[in-house]
Amino acid sequence: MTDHAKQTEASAGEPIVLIVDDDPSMRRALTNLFQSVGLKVQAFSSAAEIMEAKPPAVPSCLVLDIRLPGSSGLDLQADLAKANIHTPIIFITGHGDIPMTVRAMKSGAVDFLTKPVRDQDMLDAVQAAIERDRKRRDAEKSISGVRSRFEGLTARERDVLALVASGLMNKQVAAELGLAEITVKIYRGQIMRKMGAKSLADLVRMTDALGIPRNRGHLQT
Amino acid sequence: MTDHAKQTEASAGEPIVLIVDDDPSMRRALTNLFQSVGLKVQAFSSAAEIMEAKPPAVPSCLVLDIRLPGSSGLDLQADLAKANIHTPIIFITGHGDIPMTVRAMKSGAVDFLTKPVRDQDMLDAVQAAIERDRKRRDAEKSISGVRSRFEGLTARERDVLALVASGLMNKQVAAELGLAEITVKIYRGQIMRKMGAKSLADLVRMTDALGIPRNRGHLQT
DNA sequence: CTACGGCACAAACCTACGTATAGCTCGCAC
DNA sequence: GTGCGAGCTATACGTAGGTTTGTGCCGTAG
Repeated sequence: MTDHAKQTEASAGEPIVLIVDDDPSMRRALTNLFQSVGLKVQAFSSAAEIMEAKPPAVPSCLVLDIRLPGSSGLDLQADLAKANIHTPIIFITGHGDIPMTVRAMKSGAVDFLTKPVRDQDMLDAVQAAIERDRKRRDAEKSISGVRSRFEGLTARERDVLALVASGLMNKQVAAELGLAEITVKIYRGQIMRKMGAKSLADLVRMTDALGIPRNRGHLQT
Repeated sequence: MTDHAKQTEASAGEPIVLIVDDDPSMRRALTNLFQSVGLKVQAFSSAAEIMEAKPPAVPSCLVLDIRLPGSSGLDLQADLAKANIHTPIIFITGHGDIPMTVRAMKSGAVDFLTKPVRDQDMLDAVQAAIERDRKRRDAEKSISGVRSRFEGLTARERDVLALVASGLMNKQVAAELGLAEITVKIYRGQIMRKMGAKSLADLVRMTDALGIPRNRGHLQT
């Protein structure tokens, strides 16, 4: 098996590190550091610049100076969150303070390093961040297929799905929706086919992954 | 309905704030602050002292000076984690640094406040921490019943449960375990009774909550 | 020894599930 | 209008799920 095959089967190859720093010498130093361990790098000099770029399609992380021209690193973090971009962020700072650190960590930063940054610390942080992003992407991918199949269901099929996944019997679903039992059975079969579920257990897990509310069926104490 | 009834129905009443600080005046000030908003308080002067006390049975949080006699606050945090005590921790510090902050937050601290601490900041942090603990306790409680019922299953019943929850048909389970189909059916019925599951959907969710590995049945892309 | 619980199976029986075939109405697009 | 898909139902048939009753083996606790 080739390296390429191994990568696509996991979660798309060639991780990339995105750097945002207004100091050219810092950008160069970081770029060299990451390239020395075989990581791809893309460097930006401002928050605005990276917001215009399209989000990467491979596992990646952001290395971000907290003090940036214009908006601060924390603002960029908030903007990315609002844009639904969840690339893990590693902050570096020359003279940050504790409240700033707390805010960044609470907002999901993976690390917060102080200058001068030890090379090994940075590489460890990037390693962890990319691994986290890879996991997030894998999870995202595994439900995106389910979600798109769910979109392909008709309104009635979704009604039936919700009740069936709640653990109701066909006849109960029928009563709930004012249908004949046979109708429910037929929809149920269509649902299984459209969703690609090979068993009821599959279907239940899909609905849970999609966050579909349950009408009945609880885990009681 | 009485207040008491309302509390027990949610997740046990009267939250409590645990304070660990070697400075008596600080303990007094924090105690007064929390009591002024109607919170129960218990104060300790050292890490060793609180480790001997039994963990509280109500939603609670820890307010912890990072510099303590003997072990540091971070050590106490690690010890509590090792002892499987997940009470949320709020650190306060007079002269902490950023690496210390990062380490504490990475280990799950909910906040990290610098002296002098603004009363409102402290109250907000405690409020959030207690809310988090309440949620954790609710989640814990909801699976503890399931877990104890699972303990009551025989070895064979657990084998069958794992395969049934994977979505296998009775005959497939039987083949997998080298049993007759009728035997699987009987175990299956016993499992449903013992686990208190009213439907297969229930059972699937219970096994997922318990983290029981699946032999077959995946959400494919 | 005896009692008990876990494990395993069988016959009989009933209910629930699932599909195929066929037919109906309604609304919408061409 | 004609065709199409969604929605709904019916008859019929086969398979899967589930319980009851009864049998037997084994190991262990009393």
